Amino acid sequence: MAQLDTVFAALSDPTRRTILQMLLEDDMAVTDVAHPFEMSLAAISKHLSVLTAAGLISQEKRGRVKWCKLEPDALRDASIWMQSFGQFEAVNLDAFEAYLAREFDGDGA
Amino acid sequence: MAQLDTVFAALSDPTRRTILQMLLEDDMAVTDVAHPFEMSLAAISKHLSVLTAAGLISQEKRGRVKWCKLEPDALRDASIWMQSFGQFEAVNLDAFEAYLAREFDGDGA
DNA sequence: GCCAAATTTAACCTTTTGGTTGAAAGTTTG
DNA sequence: CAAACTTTCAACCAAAAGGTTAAATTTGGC
Repeated sequence: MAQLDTVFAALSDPTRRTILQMLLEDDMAVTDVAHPFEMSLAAISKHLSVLTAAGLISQEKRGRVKWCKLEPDALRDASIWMQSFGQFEAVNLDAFEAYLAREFDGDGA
Repeated sequence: MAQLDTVFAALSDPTRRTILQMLLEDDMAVTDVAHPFEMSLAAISKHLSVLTAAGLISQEKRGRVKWCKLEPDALRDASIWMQSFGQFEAVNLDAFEAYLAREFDGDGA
């Protein structure tokens, strides 16, 4: 499935994963998405294009501001694909929270 | 988390995903992995290196044959990361089987 | 010891990726 | 209208990805 290519490729970049996590909290304007990163606005704009092409986010222009919105549906196929290696035990919530904490520390933000 | 980079990048290539699915059935020698693909052995060898670097497979040399083995543990972190977008409903098994059928048709095999 | 088999390495090529800067385009507001 | 703001586009660059072919390496069998 071609969509898996773009979804996994989009997820392989830490900047883009961080963006997705930021959007988990709320929709954001492009400038605000860019703010925490030490990178040009144009670079962030490209990352957002990649995420949009993969279907992981959508962008809607209202006035001069383009709002970015998480579209978790695209993750479903990828998630389903992973389930085919079904020997993962159910997610341990404690481990998961510790994991998220680590992710937010170590990453691009 | 750096490991996520390599795992997702490894999964973004359809040849590598097909290889993982082949290894789901049984361990395989490099030559046998390469057989269904219209691609040089050297190219497959590189793909296997990528999968090994990502921790998705392991390779053990016995005699002159190197055996490839699925290592689903590495998928766990990626799977956990996806759970952070927890709004996925539980996997529908029928949809999943239809999905697998499509994947095996359309892909590199 | 020599030949064949299994796999990797090396050198190379083309395309993609991720970044830069600067200009352009569309929108709002003074 | 003009100036300011938000975002993208264009041109460019370096590095990485994915492939090739040919040579090298390691091992097994006669």
